[in-house]
Amino acid sequence: MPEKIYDHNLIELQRCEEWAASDLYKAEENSSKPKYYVLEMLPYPSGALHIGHIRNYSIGDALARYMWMRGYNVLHPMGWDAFGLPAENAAIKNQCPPREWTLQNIAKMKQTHSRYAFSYDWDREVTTCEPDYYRWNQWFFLRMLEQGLAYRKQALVNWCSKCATVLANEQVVDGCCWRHEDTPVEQRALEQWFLRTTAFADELLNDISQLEGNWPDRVLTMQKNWIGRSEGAEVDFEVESYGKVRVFTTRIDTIYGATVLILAPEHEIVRTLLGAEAQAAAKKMVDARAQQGPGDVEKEGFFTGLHAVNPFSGEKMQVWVGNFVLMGYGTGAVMAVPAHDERDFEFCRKYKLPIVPVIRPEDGELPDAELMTVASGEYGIVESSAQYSGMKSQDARKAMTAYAEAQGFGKAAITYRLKDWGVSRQRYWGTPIPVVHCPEHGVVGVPDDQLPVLLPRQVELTGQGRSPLAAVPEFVQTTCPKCGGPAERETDTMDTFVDSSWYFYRYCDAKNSNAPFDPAKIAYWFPIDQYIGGVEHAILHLIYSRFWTKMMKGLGLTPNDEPVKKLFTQGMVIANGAKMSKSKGNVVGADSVAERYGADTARLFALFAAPPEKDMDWTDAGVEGIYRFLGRVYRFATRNLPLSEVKGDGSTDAKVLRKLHQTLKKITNDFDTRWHFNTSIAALMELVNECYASEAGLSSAAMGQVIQIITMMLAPFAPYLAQQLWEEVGNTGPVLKQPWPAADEDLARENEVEIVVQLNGKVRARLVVAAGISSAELEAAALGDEKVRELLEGKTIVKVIAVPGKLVNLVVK
RNA sequence: GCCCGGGUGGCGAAACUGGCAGACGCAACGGACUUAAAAUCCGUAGACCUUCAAUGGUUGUGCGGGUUCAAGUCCCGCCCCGGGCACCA
Repeated sequence: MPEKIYDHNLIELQRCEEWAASDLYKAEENSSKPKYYVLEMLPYPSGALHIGHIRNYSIGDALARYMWMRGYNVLHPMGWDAFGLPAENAAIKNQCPPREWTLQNIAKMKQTHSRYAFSYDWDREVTTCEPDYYRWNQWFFLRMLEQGLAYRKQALVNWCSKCATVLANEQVVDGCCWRHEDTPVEQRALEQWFLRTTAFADELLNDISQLEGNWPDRVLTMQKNWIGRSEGAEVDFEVESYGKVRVFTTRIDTIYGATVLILAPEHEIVRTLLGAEAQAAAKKMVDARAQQGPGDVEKEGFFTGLHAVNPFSGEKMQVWVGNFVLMGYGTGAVMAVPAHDERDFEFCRKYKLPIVPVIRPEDGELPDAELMTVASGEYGIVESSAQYSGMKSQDARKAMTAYAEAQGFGKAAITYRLKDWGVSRQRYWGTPIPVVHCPEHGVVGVPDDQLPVLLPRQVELTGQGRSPLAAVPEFVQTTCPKCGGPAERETDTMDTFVDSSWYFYRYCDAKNSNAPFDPAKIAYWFPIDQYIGGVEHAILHLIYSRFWTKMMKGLGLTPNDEPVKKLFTQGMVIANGAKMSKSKGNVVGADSVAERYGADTARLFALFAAPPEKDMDWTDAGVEGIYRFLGRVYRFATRNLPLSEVKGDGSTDAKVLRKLHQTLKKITNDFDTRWHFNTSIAALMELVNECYASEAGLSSAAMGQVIQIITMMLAPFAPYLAQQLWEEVGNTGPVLKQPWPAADEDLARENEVEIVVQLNGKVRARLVVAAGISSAELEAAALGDEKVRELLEGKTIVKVIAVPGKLVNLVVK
């Protein structure tokens, strides 16, 4: 029974081919087993997997394999988020058509996937850039169009005057075009498509309660903030020679302190009522906002020359335009209450506009406008406010809102920070929006039976001009589905977040050519039991996905409110101390690691180096350590096979089996509760260390049990080695389909425990006692111990704390 | 500015419910094997002090207080690092 040297190529390469050709990982339809849907976020096919991907997939794969062994019908699919800008950019650079570039990348990455033996059911693969997928994007879009959930409106886009094209947000670098660093982007208004996410704002917010406990709190908090519901009132201010201007405020109780009406630079009044000079100034503000990144921006504004009337006080107030007033929130106009709002205060002080305090603290005086250095935003008692004076803020809010409503110049209102989802992209590599513009009938949806609207293959991509599709006459020129007359196709394509908003439904029925999926299949597989991905998708992808599910529920396609039952967000991978990035050139590729150390080592290290939710540092030395560990396991097993040749006298059986079953208990618990696989693997290492130390005394029977259970415990983490050992022992078939072993409590039980004896909290002695004795017995044992008696000489015991299994603390004087 | 995380040896980390701080791994050092090296196996190891030595002692989880028989863990006040949001009226 000579030991065998661990050679990852020998163990992995052939098996990799076998598994790729097998149907080992197929999910069953119509199974009697309980289902488990585990999902990792689908990658963008950039061309190569790196260790960040490997970490993500190793977590999901370990879980999938564990659940298989627990007897579940596991659905574990994978696909490609294949539309998007990089393909288009690559095309412009290398003259390679986006589709070709993308499919080549997918082929390469799929090969790496199979090298790593991730347990995906590739029969369900989804590639979002293929017509059999994106036609359903179009189908959904048409449903939303019918329901008024998809609509068009004017919206601003980033525009580079040199490229004469629309830029995506990620193509804007420091406020300038990514290809013309000296050319600041401008904002241009274009007619664009939107999805009415705000129609579900309340549901998206309220249903967060269904996710609590199963999604990370910080993700839920981020989503709540993103939705940003706030309650207040809308109030009309009469503006001379214009009419009513509506504002939204959460502090109607301060309205007697409103001294200025401030409009967003995009406000209608600016366009319709003001002169060229004012319009130019407003335009400058809009462009400046696009160019400035986040950070403190100096407040700017100008007087419009117009005046408004405060509907409560009847006071005349100036109307200004301010760069800090957002058109996209509320009504695009605010009543400025400088005494009680920090931003208004800053603005009014800068432009020497009046400041009128109207709220005093419950136990204080009304602040003096002359002496104020900061606004006070607190609630308090309303003063200088006619009949409302003396009321508490909260009561005044109600009373004033009611009055405004009764008088017909206002009402209670709720505003969200969440905006409708702009899905138009003036890009080529995305799903064509399936509508036609007819001179007669306006916007007409393409009939379902004409889907998909195919993305033309032959398109010249220059990065210049309007949407690339607009330059393809065969695409643009069509007929109106209603009247048959000449018409033009929409040339915008969809945001790629559309693709990823529902791809996980398609996995359940990936080949359906009559519908996006069969609702019966969804009803079986959904919700996703465990979704795993990067926290960077905490907001957009996960809100859009939730929105999509709610929209689908409205269509009767799914019974669920929420698509994802449990969410896990894993940490980033740092490579040898530095954040991995292409520009730094320190991206650790999955292929090279597999070649050098094998997939098992890479996977195990990805799980060992840190708990999965935290950032981890990938170090070459650390990987070596894992490789050594796998070698230790393999050598130990092989030199003790066949078991018939193991001649140990059994003297260490109890000790090793105790450790074995304790380890099994721990790992089972880690899977079922906290996923700290780093400690699971550390426990396996401890076990193997114990095996080495006690090897000679192990009987053949115990050895068999040890090797068998170690093999099973390794199976979710290191599938190649586990299968190899499984077969070396003499078993056949996949270890993956073996039942997960149950820990034997009797064998795991410690019969003796070491107890520390403390004097005033300091460890002074140790004693070994039988496990499970009561605290009274423990106390007696400690006081009876010779060393303890020595230590106690001349001292008085004040108090004794005895904690069974842990310690005895003697408080002495 | 606001909201989350986090700060433990030379390094990655562990300590799950307040109960022996540093499991496990990396790097380091010592030994065995070897002609030698690699590989492998065994061992040492927070810091400081004391002892020929076994050992014994002090100190130690970002800083300062507090609660407790007992604090990395709980409470109060700060400092630093990372992430998210950022004029949301």
